[in-house]
Amino acid sequence: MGEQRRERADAARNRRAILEAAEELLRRHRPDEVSVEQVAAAAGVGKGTVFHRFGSRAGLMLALMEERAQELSEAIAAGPPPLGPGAPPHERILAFLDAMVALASRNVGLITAHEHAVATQRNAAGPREANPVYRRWHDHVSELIARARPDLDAALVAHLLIGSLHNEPVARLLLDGESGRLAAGLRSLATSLLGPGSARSMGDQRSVPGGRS
Amino acid sequence: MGEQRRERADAARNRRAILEAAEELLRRHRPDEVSVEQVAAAAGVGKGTVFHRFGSRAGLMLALMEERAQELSEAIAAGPPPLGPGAPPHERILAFLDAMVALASRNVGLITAHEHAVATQRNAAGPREANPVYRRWHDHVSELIARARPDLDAALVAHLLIGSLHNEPVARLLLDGESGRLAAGLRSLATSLLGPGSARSMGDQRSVPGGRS
DNA sequence: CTACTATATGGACCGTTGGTCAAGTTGTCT
DNA sequence: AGACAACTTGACCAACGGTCCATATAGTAG
Repeated sequence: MGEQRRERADAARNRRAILEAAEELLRRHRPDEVSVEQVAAAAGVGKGTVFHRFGSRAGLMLALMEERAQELSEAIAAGPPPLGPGAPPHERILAFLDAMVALASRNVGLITAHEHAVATQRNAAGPREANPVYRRWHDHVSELIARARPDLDAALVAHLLIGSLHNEPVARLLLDGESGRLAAGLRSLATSLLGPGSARSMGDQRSVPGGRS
Repeated sequence: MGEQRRERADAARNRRAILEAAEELLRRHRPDEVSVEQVAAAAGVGKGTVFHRFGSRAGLMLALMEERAQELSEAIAAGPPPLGPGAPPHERILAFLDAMVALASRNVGLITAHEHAVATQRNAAGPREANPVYRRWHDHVSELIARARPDLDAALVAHLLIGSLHNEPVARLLLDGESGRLAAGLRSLATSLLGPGSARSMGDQRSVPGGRS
């Protein structure tokens, strides 16, 4: 399964232009007010091109999410502890949650927009697990939970923790720059759940790459 | 309680017809495949009437939600313990979460549809707190948490707990009849958080108006 | 440079949806 | 009955995501 036909130079250029235009618009306007046509216009291409490149509105948002999440994905897969392998599960979970919140707080609009796009899809409902980013995160947290607390329903709890980002009231918190509250709240939950072990009930969150917004 | 002749008799009749038609359609089809026009047709009224009565698609869904949630609202406000006042906070929270899950599992489509409706609104984003049902539940849980664990960010944690219903992967669980998993998961979270006190790990969810689906 | 082709492009076009409205209908009150 | 406000209705509108294909262009082989 070698590499096939490459993308033409102009195509690649347009892809970047579209991605950047979308990012920019998403930063300025409410997520559901950013139409594909607007993105196309802002990128200086035709609407058809956007669909050509990304398949659908949801596809566009997904591409954007993957781009923004790549760093974190790599960090948890093969980065230095406690985010990466090596640290005990509790610490990795806490580190991940902090990093996740930090990342999310810089991309609330994007997350919401993707949500909206998937929900609006005429097609069969796209399960959130179809989102590779979500899937990766969920697998990660799920496995860590399973190791730390085999008695819990790890998959479900992972959904509960990560799903907080898809919560409208929580999203508004992030939008208001109160990401610290969410981080702290999740930490409370996680430390409570993981039982005694690394049970600082509340407090520092140092050693997390990617600062606040 | 002599109600004013605020609403004409035929209007009231139509309101009920619309509500019932919507409920029925929502039970049969995917939430985003139920258009206002379909509801109108099924109710035997014109599309305009629906908007007259409920203002918007979101308004219709909201009305439906309030109707479905009324029993529970009353139960927590003035029903018998542990759901109603009288029991210690931990128990009331656990009871409420169970009841909430039970109710939600019978109305997944409705919740999703409302979500979708609000998201699709051309209007300014309707914050979820604009939903009286959500607001009431949140206030309830929030206050109980604050009393049981004053050190926590009660408002946030309440959002986290209740928000689980607006989680697509969780919703699918409910749809698949696995509401027990969600109930158990939430119970784990809650009992962990509330500390030692009332640690019924699993069991009955009696005293909840309206059985399972 | 030319010819050729796979790929890319753009914008008119489509179907659907939530929402509006002016004109006609009907309950209700006196 | 008469009057009036509440109600009903379906044609109509704007906007959106998505499709299509005639046209343009990058890349390449000769």
